[in-house]
Amino acid sequence: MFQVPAKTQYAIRALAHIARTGGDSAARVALAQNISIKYLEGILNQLKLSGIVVSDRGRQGGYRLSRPASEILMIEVVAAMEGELKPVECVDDSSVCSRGAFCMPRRFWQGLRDSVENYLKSVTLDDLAEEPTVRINRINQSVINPLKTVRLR
Amino acid sequence: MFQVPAKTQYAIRALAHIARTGGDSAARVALAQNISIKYLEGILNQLKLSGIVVSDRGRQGGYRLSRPASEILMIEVVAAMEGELKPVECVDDSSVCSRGAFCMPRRFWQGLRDSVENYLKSVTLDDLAEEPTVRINRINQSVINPLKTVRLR
DNA sequence: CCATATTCCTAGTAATCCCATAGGAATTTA
DNA sequence: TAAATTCCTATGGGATTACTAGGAATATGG
Ligand code: FES
Ligand code: FES
Repeated sequence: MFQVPAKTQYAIRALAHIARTGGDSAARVALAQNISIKYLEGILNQLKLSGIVVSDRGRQGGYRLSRPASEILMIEVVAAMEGELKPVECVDDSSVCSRGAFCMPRRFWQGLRDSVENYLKSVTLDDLAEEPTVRINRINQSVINPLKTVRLR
Repeated sequence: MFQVPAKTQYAIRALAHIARTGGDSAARVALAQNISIKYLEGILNQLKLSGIVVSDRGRQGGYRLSRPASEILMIEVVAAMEGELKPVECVDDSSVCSRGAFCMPRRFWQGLRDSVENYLKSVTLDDLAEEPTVRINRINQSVINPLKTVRLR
């Protein structure tokens, strides 16, 4: 379960690169991140349609973030690539199952979805674009967001 | 992301049924849960090889839980069907990426895996086999386990 | 104005995975 | 001994995934 599609991994790596560099062309992102150029073009276009990046065509063109990286939640990125988080078909539709609204398996899946959703809402692109840090979690956020760390200096 | 395979859903529904009935044949589980009989046979066999259920062959045979439902964690069930939780290949192997041990995307995936893992460790088969309840989460467990509820009477 | 760099659009494709189906051998019990 | 059951292996169709290919549209530097 939870084998994340290459497409989504590429999207995230590409965005982290764009956030770090402040904007780049598909070709250069692909080269730096070791991703197929043509495939990545489609991915970046999808991210653009979802309003996560903006693009400039022609010479000197490329992709930039539409907003500060700290305002882009990872759940938006995932949603842009794969749509809503829906582990099972019935998760928001009690009419599917004979056990109806009180079906326990359905609650189980809802809980799983909520876990994932909360995590993805707790991380921003900014977190991913950071330079390497030593991993010392702040106490209050260690459970919800394991990426909050203390910078080395 | 996180589209859970039908196989895993079937396994969980089947186990919930077996837990409630105290044991049943593949054919009867399949009928009750609206699952293809032959397909379910293979699934139950897999659960047996993982030590989650035990089986009796021949007439009056069928499948029973190997332990009390309260001791069977949902993560065991998922692992039995799909193996280890590994959202991306590099999640436990820092040699993959050029950024090495400090790769931020990798930390991101580790955090995701931990979220899912903690959730799946917090729910037992017993929770799923319960009769329908009104959903009033206990304060202390509401985040980690949304399935803990107060029974109606 | 034109060569070049870029995004954007559409189509195809090989490989893989998923969900099931089929047939029957082995085993147990009424 | 017949029926009910698990257990084993093989196969296939459909969907999805991860690319590949070709080129049209657009912008810019020289
Ligand atoms: S509503 Fe999905 S299993 Fe009951
Ligand atoms: S280790 Fe997987 S993206 Fe860096």
